[in-house]
Amino acid sequence: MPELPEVETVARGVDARVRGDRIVDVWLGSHKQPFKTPAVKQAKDLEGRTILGVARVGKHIVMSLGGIAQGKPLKKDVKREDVTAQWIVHLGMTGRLLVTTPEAEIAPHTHARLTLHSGKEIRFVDPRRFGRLEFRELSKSSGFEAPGAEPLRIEAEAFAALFKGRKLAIKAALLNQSLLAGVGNIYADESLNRAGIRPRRRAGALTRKELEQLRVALSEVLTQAIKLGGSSVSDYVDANGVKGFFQLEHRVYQRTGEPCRTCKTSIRRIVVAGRSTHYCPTCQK
DNA sequence: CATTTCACCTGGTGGC
DNA sequence: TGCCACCAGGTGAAAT
Repeated sequence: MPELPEVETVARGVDARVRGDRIVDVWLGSHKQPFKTPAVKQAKDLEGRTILGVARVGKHIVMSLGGIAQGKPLKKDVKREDVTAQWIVHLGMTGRLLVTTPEAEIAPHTHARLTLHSGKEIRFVDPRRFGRLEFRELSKSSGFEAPGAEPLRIEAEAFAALFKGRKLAIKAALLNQSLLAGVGNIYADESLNRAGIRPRRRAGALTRKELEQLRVALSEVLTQAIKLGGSSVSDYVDANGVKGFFQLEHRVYQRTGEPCRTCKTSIRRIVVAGRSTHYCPTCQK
């Protein structure tokens, strides 16, 4: 499901519903994947902690946790020093992070259930198990940081520098999370289309003007997608189980053979970096 | 080091 | 209906 706009939507939705609540009971499944640390240890680490906030970093959802506490859950105002641990959720291809009532039916492929003091549950569901669940104690490791730059914050010069001298296809470069954090297959294709750039162009051969068009197009398409709750291509839903609407705005992604919305040329599908890639041969040079 | 390929999983779709 | 090939929002290890 999940690229930057979808992950942002999920993180905001979870944050709105569980911030200040406390984890009182944890059930984790028995598969090796998606647990980066053994499930039994992870469950023990999570129990009793207050949820101080939930935010997106790249394609990761980072839940900030306080120390183990008894009594009433509390506080909406969080100080950085209150955060002693993090629970990091990556949704992979098919992961869902849902906030539900305890009575809600348990979906197949549910791998984690966190029962909260309020009675709500946080559930992680992931059929393909490409997702990852990781617990980090901040006394033992540093806080989670994405290796790549945030596409919505990076400025023109830094953006251009990312691609300088690179021989790989611009599409492959956009997908590289250590350059830009959060861009996936949908928004790579959509931003290249809006910037008028063919996906197979060598990243290092793009002009400064083209790179700036790309940066702006990417920023706009991500911003618009967040506003519409992300793209629901097959089964993506937000923390409340609600689909997004940005798939209605797609100009090329999964529109092979359909007419370009600008020039009517048939949208073409190729494979770049091992991924389906869609573009308009007329509008993109 | 930069780049490419492939394995990791399950489920849906469409052809025969 | 069954079987099979192919495809899917991602990534990290191994190969080149």
